[in-house]
Amino acid sequence: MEAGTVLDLNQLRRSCGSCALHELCLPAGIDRQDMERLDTAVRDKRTLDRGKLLFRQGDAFHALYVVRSGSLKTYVENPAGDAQILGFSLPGEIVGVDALADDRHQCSAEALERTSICELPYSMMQQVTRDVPSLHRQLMRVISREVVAEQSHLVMMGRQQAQERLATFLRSLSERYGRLSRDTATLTLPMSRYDIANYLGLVVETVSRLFGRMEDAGILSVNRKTVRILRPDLLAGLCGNARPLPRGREAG
Amino acid sequence: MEAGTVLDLNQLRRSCGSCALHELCLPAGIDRQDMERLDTAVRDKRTLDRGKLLFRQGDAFHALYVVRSGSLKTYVENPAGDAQILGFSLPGEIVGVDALADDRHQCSAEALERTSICELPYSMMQQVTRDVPSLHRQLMRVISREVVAEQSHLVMMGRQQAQERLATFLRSLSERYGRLSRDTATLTLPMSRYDIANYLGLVVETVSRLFGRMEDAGILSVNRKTVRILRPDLLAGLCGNARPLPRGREAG
DNA sequence: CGGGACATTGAGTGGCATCAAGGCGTGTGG
DNA sequence: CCACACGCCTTGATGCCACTCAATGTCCCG
Repeated sequence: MEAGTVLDLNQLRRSCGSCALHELCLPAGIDRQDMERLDTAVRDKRTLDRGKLLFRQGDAFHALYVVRSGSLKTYVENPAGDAQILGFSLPGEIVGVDALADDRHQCSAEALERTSICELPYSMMQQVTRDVPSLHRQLMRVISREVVAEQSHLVMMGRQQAQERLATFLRSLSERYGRLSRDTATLTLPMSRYDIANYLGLVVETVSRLFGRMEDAGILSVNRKTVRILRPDLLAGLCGNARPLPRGREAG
Repeated sequence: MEAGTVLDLNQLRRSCGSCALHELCLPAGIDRQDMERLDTAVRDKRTLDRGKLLFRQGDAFHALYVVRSGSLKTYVENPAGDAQILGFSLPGEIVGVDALADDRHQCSAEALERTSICELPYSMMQQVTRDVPSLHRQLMRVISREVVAEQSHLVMMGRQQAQERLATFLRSLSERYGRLSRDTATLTLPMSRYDIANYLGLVVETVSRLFGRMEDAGILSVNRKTVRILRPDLLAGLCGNARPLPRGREAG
């Protein structure tokens, strides 16, 4: 249960060393002494209800954030008012690095469900990275990983067809679930079909149809928020330049 | 002339303090003392001929680079062999930050013309960022800017039509030319139509047709590599959700 | 002057968006 | 507990934008 997970995490001491996720957000190169100094810099965590904003595009930069439980979407809005979702953030993943460029958030971050957040205030960050060289290196690593993730998103948007995009999205999500020691075959999607479509540069009808076709092909079993990956091998095949799956039901 | 520009730069002392571009690649927060320490870390610059690679996807990370003159394209290749161009790098812009994530380049960088490069070796970088806190902050700023640039690219790929993409691309290029104190109305495109199309997630024929329509509409004058922006106001209008320009010649 | 890469132009097609209608699940109030 | 409404999702029909295929034009370089 979701509430159970949140409670467990709440019971953890408020400390990076004892955080179940510290290997995710700080994978390497931090020794015990450095860890203690980081602990003192991380502020009380916050909890956001579904739909609540962690920060808004244009806000002054105050802190970097790490998701502890739950999930976020980050998106930019253009003057005309429509949005592009840049990514979804799962536990252990960092949010807010776009604001380091000019001390102002370039995107908004919204909770997709009840979500718990770690906060590393800016002022503390400066001091910590000065005192703890290994953390500095680690932080650059994490930010660079952000760059690489966006590059993959770009490749998807630029070169892949709708079917490949959805397959790639599901595979990526499954892989990230694996890193969280969750079942990689049973995805519980915290985001709506509209969000998925937007993230993939498609419309919701297209996503819905593609789910249907993948189900007909025996690759997935789809039920609302729950997607079961029945044939990971076939799903992987759809990420390349495979032929589109047939449209009509019972056509295979 | 291009050759002249390169020669002028070659004659500069090999020092960040005297580099005409240091305000671009190191915009703020570096005092004289720090600058001198940085100087000693920046290795002799390299020169690449058109088509030569600065680094290749998968290469071990050795250094970050800044373009001094000329230009680069960065791109990723998928197993199937086709590429997605991630961006074009003009003088003063940094290249290679994607490799900080796991010490291996995630994309390739290729010279679009004869190009001169500054090199900040990895070993030096570690030492310098340790000794020079302001440079550390500055480096994070530059990397974050990379993140923001990719976000804009993503918005373009996800939500904009072909015509808006090309208009946005030309405006962005014009703005960057301005920062280099070049004429913002006369763009000399170092990249091919294929490269532009690929970057925008289109095919070359579409780009060619769009150039034609914008010329017919009196917005541009296009001659091979030379694009003159005659009506910046109308070009800006095309970046939003404007109606497509008419197809036939003499239709306005 | 000829070859080849790059660029333009035209005709036809297809994938995805758009428009429209209906199903399903959830929450709310009576 | 049920009725209702609303949001989310699915499914179908149609149209259009950009891709594909093909041919010609243009520049550059040997």
